[in-house]
Amino acid sequence: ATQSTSKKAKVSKDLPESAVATNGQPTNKVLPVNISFPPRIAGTVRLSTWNICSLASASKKGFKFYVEAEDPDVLVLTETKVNEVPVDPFLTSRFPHCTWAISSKKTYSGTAVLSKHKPLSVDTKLPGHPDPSSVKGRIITVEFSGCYIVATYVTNAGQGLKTLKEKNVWNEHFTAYIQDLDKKKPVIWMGDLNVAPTAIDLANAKSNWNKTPGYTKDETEAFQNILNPPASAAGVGKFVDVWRQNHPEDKHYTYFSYRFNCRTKGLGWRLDMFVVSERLVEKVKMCEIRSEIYGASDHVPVVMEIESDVVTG
Amino acid sequence: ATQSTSKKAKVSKDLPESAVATNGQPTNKVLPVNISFPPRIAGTVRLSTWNICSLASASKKGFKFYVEAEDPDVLVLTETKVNEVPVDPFLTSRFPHCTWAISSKKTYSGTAVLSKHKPLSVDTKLPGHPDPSSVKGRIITVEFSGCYIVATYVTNAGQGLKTLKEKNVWNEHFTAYIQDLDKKKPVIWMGDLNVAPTAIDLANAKSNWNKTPGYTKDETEAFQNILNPPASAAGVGKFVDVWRQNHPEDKHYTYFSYRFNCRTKGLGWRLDMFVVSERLVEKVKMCEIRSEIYGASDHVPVVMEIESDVVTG
DNA sequence: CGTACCATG
DNA sequence: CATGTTACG
Repeated sequence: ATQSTSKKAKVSKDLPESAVATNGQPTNKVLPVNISFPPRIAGTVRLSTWNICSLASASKKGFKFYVEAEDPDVLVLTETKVNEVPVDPFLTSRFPHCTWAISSKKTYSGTAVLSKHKPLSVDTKLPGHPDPSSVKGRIITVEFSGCYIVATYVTNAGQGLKTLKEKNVWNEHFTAYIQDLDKKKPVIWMGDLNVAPTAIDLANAKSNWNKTPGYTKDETEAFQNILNPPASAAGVGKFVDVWRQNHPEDKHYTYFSYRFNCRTKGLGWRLDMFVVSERLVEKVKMCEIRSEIYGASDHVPVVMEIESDVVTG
Repeated sequence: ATQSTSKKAKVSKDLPESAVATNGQPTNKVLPVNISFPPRIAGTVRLSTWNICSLASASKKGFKFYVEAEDPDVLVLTETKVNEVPVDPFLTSRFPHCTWAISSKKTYSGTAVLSKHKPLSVDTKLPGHPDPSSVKGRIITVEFSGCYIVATYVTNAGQGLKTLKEKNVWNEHFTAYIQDLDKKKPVIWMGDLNVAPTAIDLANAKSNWNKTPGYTKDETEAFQNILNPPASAAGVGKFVDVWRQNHPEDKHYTYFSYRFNCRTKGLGWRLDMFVVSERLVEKVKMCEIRSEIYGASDHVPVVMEIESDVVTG
């Protein structure tokens, strides 16, 4: 029986108490230390994307155990909420090539691309967007010899859809941007895309349709227009939602709201994805949702393995 | 080992876990259930004042165990932080005559007088004050046949003494007010007076002098002017700081900041007091600081017993 | 440090 | 519900 009513969680940075004390079941609050995944398929690089809902918070809840176990070649983090480039040697030694996009609002948004391989170029802007400051911290493009990786933390449409118009502006310019890149090199778009593409990508499609941010007509149509551009858009490449193509009927989600016990009830959304230029699809060897990694964040990571030459040339 | 990193303290409203589990030592976090005090002296009423630093919070940490053990006839609460009159039957059944002064700022300040005896009149204003809204929630005057009880939660002078001028305005009008009342009936001024009257009323007098709110020249002089009005103030009655008169050299405090482990280090302030019209002093039978009641708040209660007829006529 | 709030998701 | 502000003491 504790004698304290303090609100501070007493979780060690290195060894979360409940991760050590785990009985083998996921705690849903802190990641266990003993995670393991199959080794990567020969000849591939492994990419992972994870919305971590504050790096500071996730770090206290087992963030590093996932990273160690997954050991991705490229790790995209969204909603980092960092205000400056972190100096954590755990990250910098593992990923020599780090790019942190940081919002102008304090502890808000934030995207990172952490890579073992050196990119040819890095960019954190969205060309043509009328309000660059609103884009800050939401997009990073890294160029490799065989592809562009575009990492995004896409705007949330907001309570009462009050920022849906702003999101539509993002979608308009982002669509043009990714289509433009695709004309130069194949593109891997990954991150928190903040849209459930179709009814099977969220638990309560009917009740949320056109009401809840992430599943409105505007957002889903914008997404479909990237996958399958309208006939009017001549010469524009198609894209593929990799996990969905590999798992046509599965209902696995990447996000469970902390509210209403959504995780326990299975009320989730698939918002975190890999969307790749159609001509890359044949090179994808694996794509999975890491459902067991719930606890350090309200999102779980998604991982994809693709032939090495796409990244390393 | 807990599996949760939730910040919500899991303390039952009725039986705080650590209060039940106590080993006999004060927990400094939650009050034990088994508190007891000597019965009141025959022929007296018992008055208690307690800054509870949010009634909602204190209620989760054993507030009622103190009230039950002390069983005061009049209980003054300061810094209640309530936004509306509480409907708690524990309070209303014990104290049929409740007055709640509530601030205009949400969950800020707040004073209450809870009484077993019916007052002849009740007032929550400070006459003549130029900014009545800043006074809201800081003062209650209840009239009994033999006295006025004035309960106050006096303004804090603020970090960097930024609200000292405002406090001086309060002190100017409050002094005139209490002196005026004293001409009609003797006065019991009680509450969080938010001043350490002299060097022995705080742990680090030297380092705090004229820097820290509560121990500046302006505040201490204003307080002394109430105890002993200057010769120029003809016909104005004197007042007595009861606890200090009864304990001329004791260093007991009523407030220990939550910061810097002040309670453990004994770094406290005596800010909560009974100050009575000089002609009432002979009727005071007891006045004590309840040092053992640390935990539900960063202040402890102060209690005084006075001949019943002062209140009940 | 602890109790509140508000914004965001 | 959880992560961050901010104000206040």
